[in-house]
Amino acid sequence: MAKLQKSIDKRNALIDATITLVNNAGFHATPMSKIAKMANVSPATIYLYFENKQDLVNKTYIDVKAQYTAFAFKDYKETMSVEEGFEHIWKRIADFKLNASESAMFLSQCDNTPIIDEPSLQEGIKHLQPLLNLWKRGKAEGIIKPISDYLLYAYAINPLSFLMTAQKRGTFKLDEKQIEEAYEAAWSSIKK
Amino acid sequence: MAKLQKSIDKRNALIDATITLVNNAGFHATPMSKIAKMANVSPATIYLYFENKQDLVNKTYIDVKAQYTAFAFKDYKETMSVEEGFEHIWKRIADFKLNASESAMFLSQCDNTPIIDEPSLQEGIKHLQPLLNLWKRGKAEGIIKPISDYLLYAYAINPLSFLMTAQKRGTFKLDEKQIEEAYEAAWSSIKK
DNA sequence: CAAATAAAAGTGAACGTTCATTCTTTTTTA
DNA sequence: TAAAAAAGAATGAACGTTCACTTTTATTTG
Repeated sequence: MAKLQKSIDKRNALIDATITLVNNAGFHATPMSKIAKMANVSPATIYLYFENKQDLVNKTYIDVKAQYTAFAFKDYKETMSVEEGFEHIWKRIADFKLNASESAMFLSQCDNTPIIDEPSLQEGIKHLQPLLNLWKRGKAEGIIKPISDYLLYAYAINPLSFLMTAQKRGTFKLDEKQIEEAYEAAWSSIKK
Repeated sequence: MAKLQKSIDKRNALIDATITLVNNAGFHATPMSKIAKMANVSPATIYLYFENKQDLVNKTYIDVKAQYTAFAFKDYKETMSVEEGFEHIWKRIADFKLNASESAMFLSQCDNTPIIDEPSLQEGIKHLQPLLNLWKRGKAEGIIKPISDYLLYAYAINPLSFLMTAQKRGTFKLDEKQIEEAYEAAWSSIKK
């Protein structure tokens, strides 16, 4: 009785193709046949790895989101001070959004459209916990404004998505100095 | 004579239906037949008002964007002080995003996906000029940080889109007090 | 250890459906 | 009553998915 030995490479190729093509044309304008072609695979093969098109995009979303948060919290230690921890996480997120921009664009598209189903969106949110914990500590220490986590996220983190999109469109380029300015703006909007 | 015989009501009904259905399912998952049905019109009639599906969504985008900026700058006067003018515009935008949320969600979807073609996106940007002028004045007077307009927009305005999306998803509700907190965060991120 | 066999993975073509758009006919308007 | 507007049915292309089959990989047997 042979153990399932489907190649992880093929799955990854399918996920990568999905990200690229969905970024360029949107989910519903991306046919399975094109995804298959870009991944060097037969259309039928996709159905060995995923239930259907919706499942493919859900799984892609969850995969990318996990990569994103793993990157964001790498080397972060709960022993860091609030300010130090925030700067660390913020700069990792900035790095991800501005350099892994294919992934970041895909997430942005998913978060602003109805292509991902609700359970998968929920699944993707879980991973942000360390940041919420940091903010809780910051509020307790009187360093961070005692306001809703949604507000903190909207001002401290979300602007990076906008900047990433603008940069991706080619309308402007974020340099080192501007990243510092952005960090400064982020911190001053949430610090007490 | 001939041109203006077509009813503006029907055009509006089509645009409204497009907004609602695209919000719920995304552009490519919204058939013309459904748009027609919701607007109480035959599918063929759509083609009397718009060239094709792409044209319909482009025109809808431009229409909604114009409504949005008209709302945002209503009662704003260039004679207002920088701080007063900013607060006025910011609160009008907040009002629009949180109350005309069908329109705002539609814009957010368009700004984060490839459904609108580039010329129509450019067309939509034009209308923001009064805000850029205000910021220019603010920088000259040393009241606003001397940073790129993209950064100012990212921190002062864009967070409202995130909050609108979260509210629309039903995960939380922005009340009066939180709007004040949000304004406070917006202003402190851009003031010098 | 081969040869034989079984199971899994992979494929290309085909199916049924859906959709944007057009064509033909009817209704409205001036 | 003629021209414009609207309708509904028709059309052809495209798509997601499945099916019947082949190739590859693993397991058993002599």
